[in-house]
Amino acid sequence: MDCSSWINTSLDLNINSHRVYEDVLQKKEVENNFFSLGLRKSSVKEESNGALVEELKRVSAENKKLTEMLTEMCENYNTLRSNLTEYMRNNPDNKEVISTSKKRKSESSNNNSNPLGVNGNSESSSTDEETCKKPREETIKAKVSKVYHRTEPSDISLIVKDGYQWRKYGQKVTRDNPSPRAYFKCSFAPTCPVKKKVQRSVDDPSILVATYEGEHNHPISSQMEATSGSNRCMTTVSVPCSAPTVTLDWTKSKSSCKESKNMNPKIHSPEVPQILVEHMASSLTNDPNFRAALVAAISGQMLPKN
DNA sequence: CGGCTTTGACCGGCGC
DNA sequence: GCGCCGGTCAAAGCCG
Repeated sequence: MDCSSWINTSLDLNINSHRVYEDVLQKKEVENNFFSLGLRKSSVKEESNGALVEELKRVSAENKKLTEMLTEMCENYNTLRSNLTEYMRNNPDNKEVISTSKKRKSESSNNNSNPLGVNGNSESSSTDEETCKKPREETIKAKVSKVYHRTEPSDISLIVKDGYQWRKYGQKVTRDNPSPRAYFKCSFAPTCPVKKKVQRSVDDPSILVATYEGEHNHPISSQMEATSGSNRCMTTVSVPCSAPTVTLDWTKSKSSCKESKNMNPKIHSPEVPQILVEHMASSLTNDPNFRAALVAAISGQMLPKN
């Protein structure tokens, strides 16, 4: 995975595009010169050329903005990555398998040390201390992942649409969070072992934190439902059991690049496994659709609209 | 009537 | 051993 590769590609694209338009501009200038030398240009042609030049200037400015955006994105990525690297250096042994039975202990200790407690991080993040103390490999091998749903503040339901069919089997108010936690089992397939816990974030009640345990042994029941939540923005961070939980608040990502420095990715847990970020970046980098969309977006900004 | 939700009871792990 | 706590069970109620 190499962020710079696609960034470079994009930049190359920009540069090339610049060149294309500069070529066009030069041709026009040559053409103008030719006309000015030999023939009298018509005023109509002058106007259209002037308009083209203006358009070129505008497009160049937009292109410059896009370039800056890309640069800033890359900078943000590098910052995140350096933080990760630093974290990984400080916490080299962070591959421990968590145990649900140790959760409580972890939570109570985390509540003291990390009053933020957003999204119940304490559930999936284990302190270095405890991971060193009590490794229990045989406990939960099931994949644990978290999904963050941004909901309307008025939406008090604990329903997270993820495309699967769930049956609620319990609800509990936990100690560290005044909002109740709902327990779901996958009811699409009787043999599906997946469980889900849904609870509102302590810090931001508009965010639903869904914790998935296990993996579905059946196809998604409704792919459409997964993306149909109009008022919800879902971010999935698939965490291999013990990895610290990350919240990437993409709901703000559509904002301008100026905001992107303030915009998160909101990392509720200060530590993010590098491999996770790399995986995410790799997914984007290798996704031809993403590239195509990026190229389309850039070229759509640059090409003159008819 | 079947499936789902609600909710109090129960169970087991953990700390003291 | 006891109390606390999270997780689960299961009866009752609701709804289409």
